Amino acid sequence: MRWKDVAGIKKKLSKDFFKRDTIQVAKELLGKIIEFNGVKGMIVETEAYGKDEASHASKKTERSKLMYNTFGKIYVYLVYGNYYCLNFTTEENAPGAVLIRSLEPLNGLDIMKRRRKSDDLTTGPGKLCQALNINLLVNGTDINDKLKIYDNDLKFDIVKTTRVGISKAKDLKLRFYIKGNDYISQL
DNA sequence: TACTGGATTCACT
DNA sequence: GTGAATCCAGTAA
Repeated sequence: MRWKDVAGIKKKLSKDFFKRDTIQVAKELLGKIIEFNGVKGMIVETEAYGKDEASHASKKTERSKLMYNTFGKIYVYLVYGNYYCLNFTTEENAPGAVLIRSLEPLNGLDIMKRRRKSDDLTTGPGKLCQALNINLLVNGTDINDKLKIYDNDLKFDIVKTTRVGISKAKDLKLRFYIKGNDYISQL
């Protein structure tokens, strides 16, 4: 399969996909395709957040309650006053979410370049939200409502898993990566 | 009501 | 490698 074919996949990911264990969801989201207003990218880096000190879910607040009450919903928040981060809530009976850290751009590259004012489009959580024009307007909405996620039958090997310490918090987060360009050239 | 600091990015050295 | 930008959620009072 060529990467152009991947961009054309129309099989939507079911909400139940997010009902499961956060780490499992974070792993399996790799290779899935996000579309927002016609702009598309393949997920190549994710980060799993459960109920721990490094996560918003460490305390149930107005902002983080989405992580407690829901799965398969979009959780967007502002960091450092400048950038949004895109997450999907997970697990039916426990708080959790998966942060999307990096995408491989597939469609709408010109639009992304214009929004980013750069050729570095989606290689960070803040960057990809800027490229896709994701903001608080989609916070709390169901997946496949405004923002769509497409499934595929492709199997990806996780090329790297890192445990990441978050500043003051002692807890470590799990990040998962697949190779973007290398994989796309092999499809 | 006021203060603190952050799941980031970018410019500059 | 370092520091600034920027603003809102969370917390303390």
